[in-house]
Amino acid sequence: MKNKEIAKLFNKMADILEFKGDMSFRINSYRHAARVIEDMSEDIAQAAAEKKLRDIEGIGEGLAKKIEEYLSAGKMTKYDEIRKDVPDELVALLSVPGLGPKTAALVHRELGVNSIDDLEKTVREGRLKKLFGMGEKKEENVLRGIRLYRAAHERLPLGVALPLVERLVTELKKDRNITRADSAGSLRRMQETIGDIDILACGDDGTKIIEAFTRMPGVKEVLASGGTKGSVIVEDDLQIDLRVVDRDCYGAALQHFTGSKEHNVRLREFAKGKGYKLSEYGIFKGEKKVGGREEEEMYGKLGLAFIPPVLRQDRGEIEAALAGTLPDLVTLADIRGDFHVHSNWSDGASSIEEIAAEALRRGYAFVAVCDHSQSLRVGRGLTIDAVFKKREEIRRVQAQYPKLKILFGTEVDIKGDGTLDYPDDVLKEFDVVIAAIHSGFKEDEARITSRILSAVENPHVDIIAHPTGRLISGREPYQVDLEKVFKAAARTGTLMEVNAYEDRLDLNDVFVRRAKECGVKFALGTDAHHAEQMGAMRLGVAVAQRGWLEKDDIVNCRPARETADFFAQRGTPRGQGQAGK
DNA sequence: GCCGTTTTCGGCCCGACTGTTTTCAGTCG
Repeated sequence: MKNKEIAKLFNKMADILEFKGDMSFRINSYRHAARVIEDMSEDIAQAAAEKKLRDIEGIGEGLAKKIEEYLSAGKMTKYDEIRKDVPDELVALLSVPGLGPKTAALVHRELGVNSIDDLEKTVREGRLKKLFGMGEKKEENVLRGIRLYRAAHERLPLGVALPLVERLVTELKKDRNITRADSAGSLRRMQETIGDIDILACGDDGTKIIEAFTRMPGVKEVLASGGTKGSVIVEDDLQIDLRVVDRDCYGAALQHFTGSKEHNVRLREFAKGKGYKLSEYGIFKGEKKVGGREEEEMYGKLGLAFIPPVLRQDRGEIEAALAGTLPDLVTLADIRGDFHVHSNWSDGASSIEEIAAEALRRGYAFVAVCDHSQSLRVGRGLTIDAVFKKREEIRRVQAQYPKLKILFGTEVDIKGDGTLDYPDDVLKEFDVVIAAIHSGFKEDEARITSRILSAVENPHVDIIAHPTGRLISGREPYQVDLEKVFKAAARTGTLMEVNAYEDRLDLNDVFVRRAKECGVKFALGTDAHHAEQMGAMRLGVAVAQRGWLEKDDIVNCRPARETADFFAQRGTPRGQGQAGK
């Protein structure tokens, strides 16, 4: 699939055009198209072959021609043309916070600055402030920008940011001056990684609230502290912004600062078409404010159903809200069990008993203990002998936990040749079989796709675990034609996993949604290697929500008995013991 | 660049902050 390549190219072209001071609307078109292309799971070459490029929102005649050229000739004339006199290092200047295209072009033109290193040297030599419109403050800003840029500014995984911010908000709410406080931004949208953290509060004395905020434990540096906005740096160079707003526009501000930016732009366009104006202060008809105290009004006054933050991604949610076809999203409370937990029989840290206790504590009706298979030495995979000893242990623990169904499972390795790591007559003994790739990540797309397809086609396999293999902290997904996998899985009834482990979140939201469109059902699993990590389920639920999933799409939401029947029908026998919820 | 019950031209979200300006451009979210 060339989607990613083309999206990257369009983004780069936008950067170059921006540097050149081209029209902002043209630049936006490139960026918008890049995002749409990256989000779509269909192969763009397929769309091109069917002459359907123009049907894609955001792609018109011009971009369609460029895409076609790239697909057939492997290059884009326009790209080659514009990049000629703008080397990559120059474009990188735009990544320095506080330095926009105008300033970047100015320093390049007037001072011959060609890279970030050049820029720093120029500022330190006092040459920047001599330019028209530049001053000492600007110097400071640029130097700070360079520092921030070099700090790599890594995004935090949701699983790390979430508890941190929850603690912070709880702490803030203890302040008697604060009447309401919520996290906003990408965290409220439960995006898989978080950049800056935005917190919104309301109360009587903004200055006091902000002062208290800047004095909170863990604050390393105070960037700003005023009457409405405070900004601090805490550990890990994480920036946290607190905004204090009036109660009367709290809803509008919450909507505004929750984003996403793309969602807000689209919503404001929609509002404008209906004669309204939206801002962080409220919703206005002419000069008259008609709402904004509660967030619901920002949608309700426009005739839209309330759009949950997780859906605010400009992926059709406004249209759905208008048509009344928003999904009735799954919630954590709907989840009755965890399909993917490792015990100390393989590479997990917790005993089966500890896992069972944790499952009960979470109010679950079932838990599947799935350990690695024999070939996976690094995961201390179980030999066939060990598999059956483990079953004895599960039976023993099951007897002590009559209210919980403990499923006897495995995460069986899909080997390099596409066969599974246990023979069928062993696989049929499990209650739940999860199949996964743990080796040969670098193989080509055809090879990996066929390995996964052969697992999908195996009647003993119930779930495909972490279908892309990506790690958020840095491992690229392996090359797999998910479209083929989804279609096969829809036909065979094989479930796709939403792996809730904080570094995986695999499938991700975009693929989840596409799989659902293909008719696939899902299983959520935390991939916990310690009983405590079963708490990651809420991350999996967030991904499911962002992928528009409802209760019926997810097997975890069925009663334990129904779940057992479901797997029994799939060629794996029902396990032992009784349970129900 | 895209797009169209405001269609083939002329729009394209909205506001705050900053620094430098003597009325506003640039940048950000």
